[in-house]
Order: sequence, then C-alpha cells, then structure tokens
Amino acid sequence: MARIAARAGVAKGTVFNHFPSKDELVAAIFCEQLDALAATGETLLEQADPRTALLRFITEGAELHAGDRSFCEAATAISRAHPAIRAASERLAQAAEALAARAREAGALRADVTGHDIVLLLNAPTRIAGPVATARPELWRRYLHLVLDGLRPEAAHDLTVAAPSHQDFMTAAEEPGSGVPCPPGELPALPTSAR
Amino acid sequence: MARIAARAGVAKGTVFNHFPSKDELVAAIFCEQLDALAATGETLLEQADPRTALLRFITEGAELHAGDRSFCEAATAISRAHPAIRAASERLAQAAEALAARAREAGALRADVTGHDIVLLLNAPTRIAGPVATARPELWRRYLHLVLDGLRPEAAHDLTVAAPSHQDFMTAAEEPGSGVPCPPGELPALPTSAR
DNA sequence: ACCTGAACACCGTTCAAGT
DNA sequence: ACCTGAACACCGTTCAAGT
Repeated sequence: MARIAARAGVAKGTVFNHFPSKDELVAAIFCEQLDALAATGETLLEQADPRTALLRFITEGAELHAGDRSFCEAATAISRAHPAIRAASERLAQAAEALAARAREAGALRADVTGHDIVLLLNAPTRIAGPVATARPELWRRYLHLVLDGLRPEAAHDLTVAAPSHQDFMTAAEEPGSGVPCPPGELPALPTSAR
Repeated sequence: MARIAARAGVAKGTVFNHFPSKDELVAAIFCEQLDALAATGETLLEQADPRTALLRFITEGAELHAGDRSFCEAATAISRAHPAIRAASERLAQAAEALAARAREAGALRADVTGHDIVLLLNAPTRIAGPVATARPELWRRYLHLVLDGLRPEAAHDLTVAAPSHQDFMTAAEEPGSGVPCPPGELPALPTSAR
C-alpha cells in the first residue's frame, strides 16, 4: 500500500480514502478485468462459428491469467460477496454458458461440460505451468491445448462428479487462501536441529 | 510462527533454532511429502498394468494437493534451490517419467506428454476447483477426470509448445509468488471516491 | 470534504541473557 | 548447547490534525 501510494503521488492514508482496504482495492481492479472478459465473451457470441467463439473465449481468459499475476491470484482468492464482483461474475458465467451451449450443439464441446466449468478452467493453463513459468513464460499455452483436448467430445468419459451449480459458483472463496483445507494430522516431530 | 511455537509448547525463538525461517520450515514439511509421493510412484512401477499405475499416481498426487492447502501452495511457490527439495523433485520426476514411459508404450498415454508434464498436472484439479472448493469439497475429482481425458491418445492434437526440459523443471520458482508477471500497463485512474 | 503522516496492530525475525 | 522473551522490521490500517 505504501508503494501504491507513492506511485500515485499521495500519502498512504489517502489510498484508504478511496478504497476501504487493500482487499477492496484489489477487488476493484479485478472487477474491471472480469467485466472486460465478460464483454469479450458477449462479443464472441456474434461469431458465426461456435467452435471458434468458445476457443477464443478460453484463450482470451487463459491469456489474462497468464499475463497478470494479481488477476490470477485474485481469481481464486476473492469473495463473490461484493455486489460489483457478484455482478461481473454473473455476467461472465452467463456469457460462458451461452458460448458453451452453442459449442455443445455444434458438436465442438463435450456434452457434460458447462459454462461454469469453462470459467473455472480459465486459470488452469497458468496454474499448471506455474512453477516453471519463470523459465518458460509461454509454457501455459501447452497446457491450454491439453485442456482443450480434454474438452473434445471424442475424449469424453464419465466425469463421476456433478458440475458446480450456479449457487456453488456464486458462494465461492470466502477466505483469503484457496478453499483447500489444512491437514487434520499431528504436527511432525521437530528434529533436534535442522541446521 | 507464534501459533506454531505455542502448539509445539516452546517459545517463538525456539522454532528459529530448529528452522532458520518460516519458508524453510514449510520447505521441510513439503519435502517430506514430496518424497513420500515419489516413493509411492516407485512402488507403482511394480504394478502389472501401466495404465492403472499411472492413473493411481496421478490420483494420489491430486489427492495430496486437494487435502493439504499448504502443500498445494508450496508446490508452486517453493524454490528448487534447497538440496533436499531438489533431491525429492528429481526423484519424483524420475518416477513420473518412468510411469509415463510405460503408459505411453502401452498406449494408455498420448505420445507427446512427458513425466514432467504429469508432475505439473498434479495440482491442476485442485487449482481448477479452487474458488468453489468450500462449497464443493469433492469437485476436484471432476477436473481430475477432465485432465485424464486430455491425456488419452485419442484426444491428442498438436500441443504447439515443447514440454519443459529437465532443466526448466529444476530451476522452478525462485520468488514467493508464482511466476506470473505483473502487468506492464499504467495504474487505473483513482475514482474520486469508492465508498 | 479531502489530504496528511504519526501511531498502532500484526507477524516474521533477531539476539542478549538465562539455564 | 539450547531455550527464552523482549525488541526490531515490515506492512496494512486508523485517526487526530491540517488545509
């Protein structure tokens, strides 16, 4: 926050006059980007070819995650409680759902994958490449193609677990960390000395 | 660190006698778990069916990420500079490579996917389900199956980008955040008042 | 009304003093 | 040799005082 204030040419306290907390500042930026992606999705609905439309949407979304670390982190950490984020999420989900439906009917997307699945998949390429991203900045594209291959009707096998409902999707991420739990076990014994 | 010390029944400073920093403490735990996964992989090499062996390895790895938040975060954040982590990574990569090779020869894995790809894919199901994980703790299994479908030879299309080399893999994650860059653009204009 | 910067809270880390 | 807890550094946040 100190660096943000400095770069904006104001005192630290002033930033808090514009945004009540760091989280809300991040949320405001995230929200703008999410809305822009939703707008892109809506534009792509005018595309003649449903397959190309969905492909471009997913690529655009994956690119957004790959090119902006804070967006990628916010996407998993941010709560849908804020009205603005909720609205943008809703808009994005609807665009994705429409794009998915068209692609599905055209036989370009497997029957059991929903628009909500697609939205959740947008960060997959970046997160998979994550540990190696500094050595190979373009590696995420490899995993984008791998994910796309998994979305083909020819590849489809039973997914065994139901897609997230709209409500599941909208109650996402209350707490800072991702939703993965802490392990229930005991702490490992302390070694007498590690160094 | 204060809570860890309290739970261990020692003073804060004592934890620093055993581990030089919080990062190194996390690394030590992560290392143990990584090594256990590598051992599982090695055991699975004795499995008669190459397809089942690889399937179990991936499932086991995905489960480890899904069940332990700190492991999942450490997997992308931790540097391979530490000798112990380096050794465990190397061991895991070799097991994955051997499992992948066997599965590939048996026609159970597409020809263009490597063991390093497999290791990177282990956190995908959890990260994809991430935002919805609190509402749907088992959702990661859906995306595990989706990833598996992408790994089938029948699904294979050109991945356009080369697999990470062993060296790419071993120079992973120097800095705390994942390797995704900060956006180059200007800061968005401050609204006169957000609240 | 908005800006400012000293002060506070929190948490990882250090280190002089104790045993 | 190992443990202790006061003290420090860092960073998000608050708020009384200034304009």
